[in-house]
Amino acid sequence: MPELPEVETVKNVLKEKLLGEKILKVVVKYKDMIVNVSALDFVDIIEGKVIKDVRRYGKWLIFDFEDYCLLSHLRMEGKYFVKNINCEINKHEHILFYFSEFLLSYHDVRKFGKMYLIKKELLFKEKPLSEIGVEPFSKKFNVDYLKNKFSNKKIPIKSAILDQSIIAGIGNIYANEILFASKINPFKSAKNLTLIELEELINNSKIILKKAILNKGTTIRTYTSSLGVIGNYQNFLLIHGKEGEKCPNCSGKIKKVFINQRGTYYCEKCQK
DNA sequence: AGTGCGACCCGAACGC
DNA sequence: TGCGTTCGGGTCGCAC
Repeated sequence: MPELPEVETVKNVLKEKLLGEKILKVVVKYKDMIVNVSALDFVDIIEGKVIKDVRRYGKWLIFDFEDYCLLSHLRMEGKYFVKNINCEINKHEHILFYFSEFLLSYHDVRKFGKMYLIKKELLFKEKPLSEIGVEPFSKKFNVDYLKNKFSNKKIPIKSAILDQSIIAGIGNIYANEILFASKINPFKSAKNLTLIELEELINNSKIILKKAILNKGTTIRTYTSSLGVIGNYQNFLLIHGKEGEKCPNCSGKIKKVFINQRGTYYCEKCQK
């Protein structure tokens, strides 16, 4: 699922469901999913703890306990499901959290997702969150910030806005959409963007991500969505996944190329 | 220090 | 129908 709007949606539903609930039992079926502690410690630390809050930072989900934070990254296909305790578990469900009345299961076909357990006071001082840049809705996400961050970046702007250490939460779909809305060529070197272009980039990021959140994110490629929430923003995509179709702006043909092995959709005429 | 590319995984879609 | 190949909403680690 996961870029900022999809993770925000998952966070909202999880928060509603989990706030104040106690985790009675944890089962780890795929140990490599947990990065910074052993599966044994993971289970030991979490069992018996109450969920105090559920938050999002960039594409990271944060489950707050009294003393620790559980960080969860969905990567490409991670999903959460709330199920009955006696429900059958399939082979793609890798971590199970049992509550008194229900089961929260982490499902990930490609096993790309990662979890960390971090002491609360170190949340933003340790990896992974110590490496993450500003949130697009933060006041810190401004022209000066980007100008500074991009000053030594010769890489294509498409790659630069996917760099999580610069901006938190933008992924491939929204990168394509934001650059199209901003009329910026995805190949243009990040350091060469004009002030006007940086301003456009910032404004369109906020507009597009906000609208995507209102629509509960984008659901493509996968049929089952996290927690049964079907996003609707795929109906508003203007450029992503539209190779060969007409540009909604100039009616030219939409091109698909690869930049750093990621599918990149753009209109040559509108994005010079 | 910045950059590019393979690796991590798996299933669906596609091509022959 | 069957088999091999390619692709993907993400990030890390390694080599230059």
